[in-house]
Amino acid sequence: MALAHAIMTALLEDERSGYELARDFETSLGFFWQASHQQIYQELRKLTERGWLDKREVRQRGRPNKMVYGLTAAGHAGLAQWVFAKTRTQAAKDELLVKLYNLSADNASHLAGEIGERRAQMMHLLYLYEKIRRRHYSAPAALPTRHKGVYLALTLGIRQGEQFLAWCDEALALLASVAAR
Amino acid sequence: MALAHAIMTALLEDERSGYELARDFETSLGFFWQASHQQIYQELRKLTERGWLDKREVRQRGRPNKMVYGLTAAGHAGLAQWVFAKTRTQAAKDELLVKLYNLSADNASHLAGEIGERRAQMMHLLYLYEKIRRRHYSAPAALPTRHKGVYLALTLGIRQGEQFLAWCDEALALLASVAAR
DNA sequence: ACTAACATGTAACCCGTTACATGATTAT
DNA sequence: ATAATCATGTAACGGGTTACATGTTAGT
Repeated sequence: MALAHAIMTALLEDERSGYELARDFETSLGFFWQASHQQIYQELRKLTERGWLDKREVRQRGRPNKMVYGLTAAGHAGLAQWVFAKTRTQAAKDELLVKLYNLSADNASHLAGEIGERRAQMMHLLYLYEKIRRRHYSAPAALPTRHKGVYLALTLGIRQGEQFLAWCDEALALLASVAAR
Repeated sequence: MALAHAIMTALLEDERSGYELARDFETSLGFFWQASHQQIYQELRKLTERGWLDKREVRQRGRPNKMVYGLTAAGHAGLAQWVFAKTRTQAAKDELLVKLYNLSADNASHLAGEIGERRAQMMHLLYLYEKIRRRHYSAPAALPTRHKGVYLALTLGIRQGEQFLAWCDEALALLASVAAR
């Protein structure tokens, strides 16, 4: 049931189309919750049927028309209530760590390659995080309450990301010493 | 396809029954990959049919007999090959962070409560990690290669966990300042 | 003509979760 | 008796992924 509420969260400030939501789920909120456009369109239909969203067509010039969705009063209420529901603890699953349990001289350089890739991806992500932090969250104490929550999420992302980079370096050093040449 | 390989990874050193595997997936390998007994029994059947595992019955006194599963040569080979396959990047999904995007004076103390719970869970997990590290990984340089991989996974778990604790404290401080009284 | 970005959907499949089910043995 | 631990399964459901599908407009 979390996808529905993630979508509504994304609609808290502006109304948006399915296409725009799909794009948002690749950044911003998407740092902490991902969804494909196939999921999103399905969920938008369900949420509209349930009366939590309403939609209207927006005519555009120079591109196809779009349907934009916004929260109804019922949607706002449902979202606010959801925050108070008990959160199921998140499962940390990572295939790469399972692979590390199979470390051998043979596969060490392959695993180092994969960790190197992850490291590069994380560098890119941290760059995006930092850009957002500098632009929108440079004075956290002055933020409106809701944005302080976003700031906290962002802070966790940055800290965990930096920690991950440091771990990658340690792992790469150890793997280099283990690899067959 | 990761569950199958996680199970085989758990069988690398000893053969085990479904029940024992289910228990293991609550600790050790289970720190990085979880599975319920329902999943495990299904997967054991499939893996046996595929010829990657074989099973034999072990008669026990004082408790029900059990079926123990072990890797076949084909299973070993399949597992070794899997390590070289490209790992799909892991999605970080956390409902609690999405909830933080909905922070308000009303829900701040509830969210603080949930973060406090997470903090306590992580403390417990770190305690388990540390116990294992002290017992089995106090001299990482002397470990056999495969265990060095396990050590790396454990190290990541510990570092991320400690980082998470620090973040919880920061978050709790901010939430306290926001909460309505 | 072709590519890229905009825009929206359906269908099949796989995997994980929840619920349901059964039965042995030991300890209280 | 009854609870706890050991031990093994089936079935239904729901959510996420992959594949399939279509159509517009702008730019090269």
